[in-house]
Amino acid sequence: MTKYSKQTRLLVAVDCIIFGFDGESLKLLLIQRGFEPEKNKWSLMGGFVEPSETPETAAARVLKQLTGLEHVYMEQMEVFGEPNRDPIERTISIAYYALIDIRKYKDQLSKEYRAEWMPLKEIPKLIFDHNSMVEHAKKKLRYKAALHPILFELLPEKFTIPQILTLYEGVYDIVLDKRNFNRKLLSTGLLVRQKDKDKENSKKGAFYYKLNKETYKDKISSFLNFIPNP
Amino acid sequence: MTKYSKQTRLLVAVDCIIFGFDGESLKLLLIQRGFEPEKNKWSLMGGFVEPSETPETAAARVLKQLTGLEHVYMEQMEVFGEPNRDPIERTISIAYYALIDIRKYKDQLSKEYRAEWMPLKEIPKLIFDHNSMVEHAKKKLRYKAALHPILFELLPEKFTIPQILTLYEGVYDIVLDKRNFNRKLLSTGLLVRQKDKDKENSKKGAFYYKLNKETYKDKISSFLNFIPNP
DNA sequence: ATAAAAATTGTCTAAAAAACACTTATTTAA
DNA sequence: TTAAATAAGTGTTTTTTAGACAATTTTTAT
Repeated sequence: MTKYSKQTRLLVAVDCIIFGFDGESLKLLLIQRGFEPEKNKWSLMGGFVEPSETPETAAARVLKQLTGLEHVYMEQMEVFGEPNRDPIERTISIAYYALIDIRKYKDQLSKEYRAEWMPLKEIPKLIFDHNSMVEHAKKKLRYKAALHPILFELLPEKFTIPQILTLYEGVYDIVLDKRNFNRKLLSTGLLVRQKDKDKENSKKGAFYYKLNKETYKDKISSFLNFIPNP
Repeated sequence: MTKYSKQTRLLVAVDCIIFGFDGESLKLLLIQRGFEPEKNKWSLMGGFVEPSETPETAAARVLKQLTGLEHVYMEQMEVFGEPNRDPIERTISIAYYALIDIRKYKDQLSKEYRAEWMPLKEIPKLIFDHNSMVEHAKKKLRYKAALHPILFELLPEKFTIPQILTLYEGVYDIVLDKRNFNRKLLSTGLLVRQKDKDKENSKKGAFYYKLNKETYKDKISSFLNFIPNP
């Protein structure tokens, strides 16, 4: 029956690096742990993989507990498995990153947890190897977004081109030429211009766009080269 | 002390998708299991992560047991965690892929295991979800090699340009224009022409090249676009 | 009416990719 | 020795894409 009886079983966790955008800057959703060990320390949201769950399911559950969100863009990133990464007991952690439009769920953040959006540029010291996870996630996000249109997952359903520009500039910490960016973006065929404008951020107002979901599904896995020399 | 006492521990394994090239076609290193369960079935090489090991260490150990090889190009791919993927007992598997020059190690394959190089186009039914792992690895290899010069890991120290061309054509199952490919390859500055020629494959003979290790380290993570519309 | 602020639009230049075919070196067979 | 066969090696033109660069439009506030 149990053919693997001599093997050691290990704790398996998931940790979620949750990126959010509020129209101005990129942020990470962090929690202040309300319990020992490492009480009051800042941390990524995580949890253990339960017997009936896939790691993906576990990550989705963890995300839902914290944010109330389901069906969010989430991708498996990397396994962190240093034997001593968790000082309490050896735990292998599968890291996921998620992309969220902050405004859409501002009031849904579970009050059970002390969760907070923190600017990506001001991340505090986190527990265990979580800072390293965040660095890896930033790198992976930059890599992926340079080639695939995933950053739209951070925006509301209707968005403007200046908003996307700000987002890309934030993710890569660069300044882009808006004329060239505009042309490149529209040439993908991903965007559909709406008739109304966003008048909140300028006098003239900027046209809203929506994603063309058909084209989006096709192009999510093709190479689009949004960023020069990524 | 044990703060996580209520959590379930799981078996954690590594499985290696080992790609090899012999100058003609891409192959995978598979083993025929010599023990139950699934005795005599074809399988990837795998093993359990031991208490003192990182998953990377475990994957390297497994690779060494099978091939005698160390310091091989190996990359973490993806976690496979379906609760029922292993019918004996729940096991989470971290999949790695490795790239090897077949000829270099032809005679080193451990006789302890019944290992065999099988053409990538004729992979038999494998145990568990190993066929799915292979598919994911093929996809990942294609993705990565389209942008980064990793396929050199499949070639001997000295190689010819026609050999590389064959390799790329094999990986992507396409025909490339040798003039354009040649120019693109040489323009990377990755190759150093040797004075001698390989006279085995043609009358005229093809110049040997070696990797410029300095340039290689710099460019392994930059985007090179070897393949049109990958 | 005018100034201010941000959105929108277009052209020209440079670089990279793609299409395309002939020449060279060598061996082998007539 | 000469000719045929084989694969390696090399250049040019065209097309496409990326990059640099500035003026105009729309609306609100003074």
